[in-house]
Amino acid sequence: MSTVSTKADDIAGILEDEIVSGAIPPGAVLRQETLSERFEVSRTPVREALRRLAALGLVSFEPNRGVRVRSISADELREAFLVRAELEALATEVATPKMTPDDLAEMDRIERRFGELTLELRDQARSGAPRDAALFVEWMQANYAFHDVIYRVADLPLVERIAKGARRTFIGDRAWRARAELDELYAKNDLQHRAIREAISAGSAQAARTLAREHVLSSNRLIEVVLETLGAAGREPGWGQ
Amino acid sequence: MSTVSTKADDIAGILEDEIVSGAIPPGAVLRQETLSERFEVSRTPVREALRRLAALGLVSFEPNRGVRVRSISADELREAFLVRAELEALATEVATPKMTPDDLAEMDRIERRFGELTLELRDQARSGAPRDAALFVEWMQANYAFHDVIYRVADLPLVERIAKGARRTFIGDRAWRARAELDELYAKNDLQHRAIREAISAGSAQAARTLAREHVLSSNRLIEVVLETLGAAGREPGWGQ
DNA sequence: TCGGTCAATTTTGGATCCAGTAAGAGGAGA
DNA sequence: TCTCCTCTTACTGGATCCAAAATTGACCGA
Repeated sequence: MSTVSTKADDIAGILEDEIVSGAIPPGAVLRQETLSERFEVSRTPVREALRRLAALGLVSFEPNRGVRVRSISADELREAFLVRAELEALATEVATPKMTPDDLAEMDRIERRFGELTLELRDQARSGAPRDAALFVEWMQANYAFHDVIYRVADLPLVERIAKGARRTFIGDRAWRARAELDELYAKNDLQHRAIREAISAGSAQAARTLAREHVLSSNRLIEVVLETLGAAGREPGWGQ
Repeated sequence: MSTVSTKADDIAGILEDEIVSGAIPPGAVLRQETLSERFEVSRTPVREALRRLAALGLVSFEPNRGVRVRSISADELREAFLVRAELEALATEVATPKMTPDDLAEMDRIERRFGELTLELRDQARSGAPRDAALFVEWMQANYAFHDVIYRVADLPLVERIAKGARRTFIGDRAWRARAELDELYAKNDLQHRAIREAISAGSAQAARTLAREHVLSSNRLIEVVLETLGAAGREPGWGQ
């Protein structure tokens, strides 16, 4: 397996991660020259990488002006949740009859870890301690890991790609960390995961489907919280920056 | 409204159309030099265009070897149908309460035209005459137009973009035209359109949703027919061509 | 005849160079 | 002081040039 890759691909991958994680904030202007210096390449591969990001919808091109990291509107965020809900429901339905005992065991393992992290987060929040970013990231990863098992078993690469693309519109964890009232959601998430797992275990594809859909849609309240923080921080620097 | 655009964007758009329509067949190798001669530009914008097509999943890059138009596998085609079914269902559900009398009138108009074209196609097929490509294309466009009304009213740009992306995996109309036994589907399509329209008209979002989903999924038989023809024609030229 | 090695050719990936456009600074006139 | 105009500057889009990788094909030996 040759691990050949072009610089354009490498750069696109790195920038993609940074945009998704929020390290590069929405609205930021990406200068070709700056990037080429940073990655120590010429502007050519940088531009190709930017084209890819544009096709993925992460940045927008303004001819002769530059590229800017797309900021997400309230409507887009809501829509991304809708798409994820439908596709996760589909993936869960398809995955249910294909689950092996090993898969279920893996889900249990991840769920157990997820439950622990959830408790830790709640305790922290209740004690009024400042939120631990590393802990939060770990919690988030465990959350995604749970869903990733389903995607893997469902074996629907297109669905997986689209759903994960919609996932990224969270714009990192900045918004998540912003408000204390999200804590309730931790417990809810945990309970929903268990319900999904049980439905899968029972072999009820339709129930699992419905639960998965509701699981994503129930983030409605979360969406509104996220939107508040986005609204507060959502000013865009002009082109001349 | 300045219609500024970069050559890379223009080229990407043209190539996209040609790949989607099947004018450039799956498996074809795209040479940068050839394309740059054809569009009378240097290889730079060509490469940027190819990067975009790669991000859209239309072509695949092999480092230091070139790009090739991705051919669709049986699994991918099936999956694309699944995705379309879920997202069209969602769009239909969302659109139902937003439909104005004008929108419904437009659906009726399109449906009427679609019904006429359906009859023409059936008559042609029964008379044993060779299939009329232009007529078929028109029928196809009317079919899409019906769904496009729903997308427009639903006002979910992300859903629309993804669903239309999945739509394109049909690889043009070549496969559709291949088999006479598709004729039944014409009538079925027509009936399903009417049912969806009536459910929307009655304001039953859930019924409309279910009908839209089944409408797409019922193409299952079609999928199999398409797969046969793809299987027969699905040989890939090697790199050295 | 078949398989393997090595040079020639093709083609890609990346760097550099040039032209055109947009933003911004500064000056002239009202 | 405000507005308009011009000139400068910075940056993008595209063209050309160069190096590296892959394919081709000839040559050689078994």
